[in-house]
Amino acid sequence: MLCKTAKSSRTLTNKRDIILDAAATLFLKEGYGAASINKLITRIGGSKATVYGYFENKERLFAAVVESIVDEVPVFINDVQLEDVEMRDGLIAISERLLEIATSPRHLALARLVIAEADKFPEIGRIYYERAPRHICDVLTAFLKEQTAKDGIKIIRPQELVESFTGMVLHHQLFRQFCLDASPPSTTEIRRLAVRNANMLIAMINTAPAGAR
Amino acid sequence: MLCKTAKSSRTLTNKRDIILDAAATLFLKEGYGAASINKLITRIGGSKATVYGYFENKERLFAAVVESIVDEVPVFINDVQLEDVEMRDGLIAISERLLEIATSPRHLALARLVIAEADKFPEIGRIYYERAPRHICDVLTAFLKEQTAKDGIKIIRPQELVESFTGMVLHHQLFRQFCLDASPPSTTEIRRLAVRNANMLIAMINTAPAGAR
DNA sequence: AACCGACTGTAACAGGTGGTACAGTTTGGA
DNA sequence: TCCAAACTGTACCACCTGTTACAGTCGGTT
Repeated sequence: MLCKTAKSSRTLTNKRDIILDAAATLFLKEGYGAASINKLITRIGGSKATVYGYFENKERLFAAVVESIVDEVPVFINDVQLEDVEMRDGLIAISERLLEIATSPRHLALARLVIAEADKFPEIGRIYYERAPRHICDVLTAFLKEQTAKDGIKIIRPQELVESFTGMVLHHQLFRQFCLDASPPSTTEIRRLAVRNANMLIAMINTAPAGAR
Repeated sequence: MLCKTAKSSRTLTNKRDIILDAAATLFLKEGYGAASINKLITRIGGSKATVYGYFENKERLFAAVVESIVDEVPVFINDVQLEDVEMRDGLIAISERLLEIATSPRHLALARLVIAEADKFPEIGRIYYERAPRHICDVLTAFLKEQTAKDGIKIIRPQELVESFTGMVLHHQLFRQFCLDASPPSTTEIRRLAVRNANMLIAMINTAPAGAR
């Protein structure tokens, strides 16, 4: 299950976490520029001085927020069960997870935020890239290599293949949500998309014309 | 060829166009929030009153800018030659164009801008979606239907297939540029990617397991 | 010469920004 | 009971925002 916040399951007591949590909500909703420290403290009460006691800058606070959210991704991806699993089922399972997290309002808003600000804060772009898309591709690549090795198939440029795969799973769905404020796909729709895309990838691997594997 | 601005080939004389052009540069570079009318007029000289004579709002100016840039997309896509062309060559040609425009700094910055602001200005998101990704998918779908009809192949859900295709062509490349400020691919790299992806699509169509065509 | 429309420069408006300073209050532990 | 640390409220700083108003200045057409 995807929960709204990493820590929303129990009430936050630590002041730093309260600030971080509220700042996350605010930044995700309004973007970096429009979110202000004043708005932040009117939401949680207390004073600016407290905020600046924990975070030296608006920028640092922002970085801490992004990092805390993006860290949910590897956690969520890593606990998908991949042992003693057929290739097709594994691909489906990973695709489902990928779709679920990437299309969730929270992580969609994070992507929006990172894309918008990565040119001003390169650090944030790097952290996001490595822990979200890169990490997912690495997991997929490892799984794919392991599975194809069983059958004695060797894929050329497996990493590139996997990048194409995640693109075909996510790309248009994300743009529809970004641009049209479309709803995230339902669980059954996610299932359908995952199966479809897994089938297509397998078709590509088995056919393998020039350069495809 | 991709030129930097729609009108940069000849010097702009019309004041409205000068404002629009400078505003485009400014918004693309700084984003909606950080771009200000003051910055705009210090770049082009003149006075705020002139700007507000042509555009009633910052928001309207922004919309006009986005619309003027996004309109370059269909123009650029539509003039790819698709008559008396093999399927593979057609797919390659379209993919090349798609990659060229979508990864160009100008249109990458536009995408960044639209993604960042679409939730605050839904109109802009809609216009972008229809004239860029939607239009490209429509062109591709039409071409694919026409080509497969020749061979008596019937693709199920061709639109969805095409959306997957554009995703596999673009997605990861765009995220690399968004997050890591990576350079756009070179012409030869674009060629390689286009060929590879066209081959993969054809492989998918020819294999066609459950749901793939 | 007279006129007009397009343009400019400057100033003002109310309101918001990130960030700091400081005096005062609450809290929890010894 | 005392103390220190954490927190709060308020006021302040310099600066920037979008937007309007207004008086003035050009270039070109009748």
